[in-house]
Amino acid sequence: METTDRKLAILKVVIEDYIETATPVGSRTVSKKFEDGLSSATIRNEMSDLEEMGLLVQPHTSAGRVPSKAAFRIYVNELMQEDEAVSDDEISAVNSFYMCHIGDMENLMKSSASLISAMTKQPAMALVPQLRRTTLKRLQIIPVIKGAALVVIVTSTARVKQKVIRVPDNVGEHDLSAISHMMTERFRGQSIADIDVSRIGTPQDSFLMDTDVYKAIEECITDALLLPDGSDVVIEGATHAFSYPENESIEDLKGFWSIFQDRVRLQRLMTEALRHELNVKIGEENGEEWLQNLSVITVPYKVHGRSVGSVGVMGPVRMDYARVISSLRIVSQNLSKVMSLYINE
Amino acid sequence: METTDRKLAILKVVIEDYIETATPVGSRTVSKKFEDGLSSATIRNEMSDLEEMGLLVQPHTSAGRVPSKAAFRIYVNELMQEDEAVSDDEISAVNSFYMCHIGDMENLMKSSASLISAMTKQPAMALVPQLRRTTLKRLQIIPVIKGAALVVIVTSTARVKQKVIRVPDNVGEHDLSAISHMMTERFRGQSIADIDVSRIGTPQDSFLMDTDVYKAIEECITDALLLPDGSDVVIEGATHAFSYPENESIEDLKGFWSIFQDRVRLQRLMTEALRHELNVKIGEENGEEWLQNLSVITVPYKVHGRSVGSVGVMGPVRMDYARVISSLRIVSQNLSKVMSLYINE
DNA sequence: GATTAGCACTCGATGGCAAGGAGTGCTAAC
DNA sequence: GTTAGCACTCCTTGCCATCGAGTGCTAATC
Repeated sequence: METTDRKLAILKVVIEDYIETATPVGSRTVSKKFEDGLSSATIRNEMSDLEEMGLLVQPHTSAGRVPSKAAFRIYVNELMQEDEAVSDDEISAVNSFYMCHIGDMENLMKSSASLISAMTKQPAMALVPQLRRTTLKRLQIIPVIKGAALVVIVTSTARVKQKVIRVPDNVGEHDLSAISHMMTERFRGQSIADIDVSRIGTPQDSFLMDTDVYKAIEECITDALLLPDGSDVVIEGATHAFSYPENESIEDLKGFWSIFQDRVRLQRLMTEALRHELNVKIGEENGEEWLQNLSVITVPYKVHGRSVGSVGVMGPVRMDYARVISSLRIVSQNLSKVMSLYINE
Repeated sequence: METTDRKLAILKVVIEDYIETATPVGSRTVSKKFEDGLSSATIRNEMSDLEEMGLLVQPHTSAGRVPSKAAFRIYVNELMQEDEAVSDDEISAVNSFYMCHIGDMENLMKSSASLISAMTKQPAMALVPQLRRTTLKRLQIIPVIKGAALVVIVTSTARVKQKVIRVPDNVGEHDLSAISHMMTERFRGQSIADIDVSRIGTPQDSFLMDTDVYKAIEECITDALLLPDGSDVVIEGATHAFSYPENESIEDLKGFWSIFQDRVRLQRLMTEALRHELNVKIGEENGEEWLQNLSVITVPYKVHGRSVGSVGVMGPVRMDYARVISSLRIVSQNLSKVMSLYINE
């Protein structure tokens, strides 16, 4: 059976009503919303066809119809209108936010996720820039208490990472300051992946020989910047999950929650998003059974033309795709602009 | 009516069964659990008396009985046995954790809250030390990108706070380093509350005159260390709230969640806890209507004999008080010990 | 006099059943 | 091709009977 224009128009109305109400849509409802004066009976016939084509599903005989995942796919590809999904006021509000933003990378990502979450009323995620050539900009070791010091690392991508390390008691503040200086001088501009703390020149003072301190610093660098430990993904607005009408039981909610806490998985998901301009994965399309009933939408942001990170939204299959995609695009554009100032790769 | 020993013994059984099952307890259940061979009829008479005394409540005529909040009060004061609520294995596991712990203050608090949460299966909180004489130990300004720098503050209490500030473009890395040095020298050992950045001596170079930078640094210090913004309280294990059988509807859960997200209130709550060795607030005793149906238990930890911070648990009135209190005590003891090494006030 | 067996009673939970209604599919007329 | 009309489906709601856990009371027992 072919998909006539009218069928698609009806499908669009059904989907949009369903997005709004989260309940099965009946033929009379569609008939009323339909611009051309078509009777409910006609709509019924068409809807029956659409069901045969696998685009609509009836929960039971006498209920209305619900769009299938395939229908959402068509909606996203062909039917939805992105323009005007987000008002001009909102757009300029977002733009001006980024105009006056100041902060480090983590902060910027957090704000971006917050913005998206507020715009879409969904939990939002953001992936910190994944740069092949992240270089060390500065390394500073600050004494905290006797026996422990804080290593603060600033990268060329404006990320700040910190970690507490153990230092021998005989290493004083001055020594740490000297080490900081030396290391910064020695490794500044080098790719993080290439830094090999043990390859530093022969140290003069005995404390510089202390392999424990070196090991700790090296581990710190690795830990902080290389391992995909989920710390590269930022999540905001997870509480929106409480408001989904489709989350009827506490079990559902718990399930969603546990998925949403698995940062390593989310990070992987967000990293895959770098390949395309727009990724809309509806239900099974995610390929993983833990995402069967969820949709994930991600949009990368770019620095000097290359996708380095992404922003995204995760939620029920029934979501306002037009609005979500528009919101992500707007934030991504702003992020790309701001980021290009931060990073020169 | 007087509370005979037998009445109290029965009350204890009822409460402990209710803590375990979260369902009303019937006379037969008590009769079976009761060491002396008392028939259910006798228990019934006694339970009827206990109800008259306001210690038991019947949800409806033909249900069992549920302990009132007053009953939990008596249970906590007189009936419960703290010893053996936590096994020796667990205790030594906690002890050894603290033995090999390394990290800054925030980290230590987080771990402590995590531990408590794991032991009690409840959401747990920890209050970072509130010291009257928190002094500055070190202030370091690290350039992040052009126009922005990171202020890292280390206090005498081993807390690390950071904030990004805007700096004029003409201020370079070397300048920031100089400012850091100067400020650290000038303010080291001073109480945070007393630091007045504007009172610094006449600076030689023009950039040091830049009031914007000064203002930003001052604001940073204030923000980071003085405002009770809720950042002094650490929360872990909030997801345990999903498992409460008393949270039947999503609304309940949402309510609990929103309370638990209000860090400022929690911080206030945890600060009040410093006054007593053990605080058990059951329902209305909290004084605030938002905590009507919740219990909050807090135990302070001490440094050199003075209570400086606290750890606590928030949950439904029906909770295993003996276990929770024991767990808090154990963590508090360890925390006091470790903390005394960190802080010399 | 305290304890207990026995029994009637209460009341929520459960399940079946009928009424109501939203929505459909089909047919016949336009 | 469209639509009015109508029978049909099946979920929802409310009602009622049944069941059972648990109680309170009374009378018998220790």
